[in-house]
Amino acid sequence: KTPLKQAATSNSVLTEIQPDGQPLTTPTKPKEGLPAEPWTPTSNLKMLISAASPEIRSREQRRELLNNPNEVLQAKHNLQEHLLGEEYEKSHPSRKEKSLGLLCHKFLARYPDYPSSADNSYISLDEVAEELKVERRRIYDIVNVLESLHMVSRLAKNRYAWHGRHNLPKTLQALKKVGENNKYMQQIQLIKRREYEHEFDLDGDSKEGMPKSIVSNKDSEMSFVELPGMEFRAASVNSRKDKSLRVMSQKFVMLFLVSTPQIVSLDVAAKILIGEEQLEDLDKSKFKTKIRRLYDIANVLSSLQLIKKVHLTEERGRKPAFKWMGPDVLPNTQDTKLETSSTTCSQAFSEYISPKEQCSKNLFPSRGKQSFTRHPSLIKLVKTIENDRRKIQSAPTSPVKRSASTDQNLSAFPREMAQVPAIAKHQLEGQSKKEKENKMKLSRPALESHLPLPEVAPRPEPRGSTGPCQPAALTQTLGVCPSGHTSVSPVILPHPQTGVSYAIYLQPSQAHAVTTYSPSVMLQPLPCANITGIKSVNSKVLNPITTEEGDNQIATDDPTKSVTAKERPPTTSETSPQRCLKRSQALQEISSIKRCRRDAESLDTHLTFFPSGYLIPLTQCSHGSKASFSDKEKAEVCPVQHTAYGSPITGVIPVTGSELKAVNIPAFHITPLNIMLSPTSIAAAPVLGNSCLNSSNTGSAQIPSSSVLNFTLQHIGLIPAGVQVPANPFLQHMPASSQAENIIHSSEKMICKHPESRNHIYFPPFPLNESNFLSSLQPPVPKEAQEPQKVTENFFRTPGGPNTETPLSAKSDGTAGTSPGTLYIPQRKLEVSED
DNA sequence: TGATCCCGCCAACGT
DNA sequence: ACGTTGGCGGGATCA
Repeated sequence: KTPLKQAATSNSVLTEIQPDGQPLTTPTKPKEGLPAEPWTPTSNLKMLISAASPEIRSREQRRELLNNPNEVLQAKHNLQEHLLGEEYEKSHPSRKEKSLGLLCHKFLARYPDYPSSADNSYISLDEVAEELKVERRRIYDIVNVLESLHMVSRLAKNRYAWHGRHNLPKTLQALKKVGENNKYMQQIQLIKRREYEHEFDLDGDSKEGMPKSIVSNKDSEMSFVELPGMEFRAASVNSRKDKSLRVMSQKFVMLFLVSTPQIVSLDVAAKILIGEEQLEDLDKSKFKTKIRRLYDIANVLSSLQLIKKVHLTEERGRKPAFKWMGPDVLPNTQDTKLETSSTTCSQAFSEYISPKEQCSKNLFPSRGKQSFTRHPSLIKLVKTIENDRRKIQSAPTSPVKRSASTDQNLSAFPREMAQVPAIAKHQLEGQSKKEKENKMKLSRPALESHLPLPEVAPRPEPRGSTGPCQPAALTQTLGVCPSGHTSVSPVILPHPQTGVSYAIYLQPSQAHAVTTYSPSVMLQPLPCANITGIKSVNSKVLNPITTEEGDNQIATDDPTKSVTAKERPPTTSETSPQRCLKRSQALQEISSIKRCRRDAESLDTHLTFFPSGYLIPLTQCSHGSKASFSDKEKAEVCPVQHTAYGSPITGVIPVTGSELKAVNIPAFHITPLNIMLSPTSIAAAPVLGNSCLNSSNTGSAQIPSSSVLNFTLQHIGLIPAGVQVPANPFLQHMPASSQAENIIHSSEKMICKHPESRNHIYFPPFPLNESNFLSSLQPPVPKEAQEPQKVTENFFRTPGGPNTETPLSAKSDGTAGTSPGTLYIPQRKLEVSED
């Protein structure tokens, strides 16, 4: 079969049954000579050029291109070069040229990342397929995952609306929440553990019953999780829900957002997605298929620069995996720095799905996991509504297609890129320009000087650079005590190393609650990221010395890092010290803790952590009322909409919010998605936004005040009125996001990108004052630059111990002295390497 | 080899 | 009945 294809590609007429007998490159319906296809100049050229060593050449070219941060102009410039390179490449229609990834790039290039509400970009599958010269089928693959991210939405048959990345933040937030609710983190852990066990003891996992129970729970949840909330919409579109690429895509993304080192290996993802990887009844073929799908998804996500391929090197060998490169998903805003445009767009977006969304939400209590999920009739109803809307919307716009394409020319970069011949993906990846471009649009004054670096935008960078800082993963620490998971009252655990203590809330009813979804929700309310981030901050603050050491060590440990740092803009160096929580430090203090934490996590999924000083008894949470929640909701939305004015607490709220939701209103109809996209909230946003703005501005010019915090908390019902919560690093930081627009935007971005805290929020040094606050905003080293090419993460390393030290390793005795009931993760060396 | 993943058959849908 | 979507997995490529 394939051979035939190739023949076709090679332009030979032998091709299959091409009715038309057209000398097409693709069996599809393309026609050559299409003016729109500069990058596929091709078949002819290919033919002409036989080929020497096209591949090599092309690659080299690619490299070059990659290296230099291509600018729009450059891209254009390159175009020509490419044509040549193209020719070469064409000679050998490498499979890569047809890769989904490349295709996706082309696809994305046609639309602006952040389309203004003005340009109504519509996507016509036919059109696109034709222009890109691919079968429609392929387009579906792309569109499907884009849909999962709400970057596009289906308007009607053959017709999609392009939303760009405007919704990304919200979507990601939603996904993260769902992911948390699904306890993906634990699941991942569990799977890993199992794999590990397998590695060593052939007899398999029967060891302790411990895992079993957890497993079962998870599984049960898993099976229902398929439609966390967002899927709803998608699912309704076509009932092939379950296995839908869309759903898979979302889940996949969730895994990243939830997992601590934001790295997910394919096999783990596949297992989780399959749901029941319970007994090793891993259907080989099923698994395989899943993996295949994941590749498809991964390709698209990679094109979106949300993830990037890496390899995990374990004892077992290399495992394909992907690392999250997208924006860190904070409970609140972030990334959506496009105030106005974003707002408008999001509104449009909400307009588009919200009705249905909301409707469905109301009809089906978000979680709807069990039984009733969505009754057909209801779905119908919802659908109807949606359809009506569609009709209304699509009708008038339909003819616009052309305009859209035309418009493309207008819109700077992206389009241009589109013109670029099939270039190496990598090069295209440089598309971060788009991001940059956008940034530019958003007047971002203040930090401009600092921000020149595009780090803001998730983007691949100079390959060669090695990250100075440790992978976020290592930084993560958490003082947790696995013991007594059933206690009801919070336990404050002093963190020996950092001196920071944590309050752990153990939910009483946990045990049985596991099965019930609502309770589970609160189990992992706090995203690791936050926790980590907090911790890091604290440690930094409290033990500046340690930090410094860390720095030094880092420098020492990783010469490359220092080098990289130099390469980086000056600004970087300044911040580097505080910014980087060193590996060494992390390793030591963390390892043990981490291990502990893991155990705790997997063991007792009901642990909730709060930084000390910010204890929130569950009981109090429980009095959150629907009303209050809605407020909260608004609050949450606010920041998103108005990037600039997030309420300081936003960061916190979401967490608590979910808890509240979970605790008080099990069947609460507000699902994560709802929260973020619901029209109501959005509508309210503006208003709230103002208030937020006022409060933050008023409260403290630049620095968030605890009063604001308190206010919010009270408002939300987290704390009773009158009670004052002292400002603490965590909260205090959050406000940062609500700083002056520009500053904030930049800072947030930076924060998000902070290499060390990639997976967490980057908290500026504790004693926050205006001056240091600002300094803390300094742009972190470009993510890429910092990211080590090869990182060895010893997740389970014991304090100070070398990789070899394996106290907990099950290797030796299978059980590794783990007490029954304790879920342990064997130590193992993980190496993350880029491709 | 194993990792990737293109390709396109064909079923589930929509109209 | 036909066109649109999109599971699925064989088997070619790539590394």
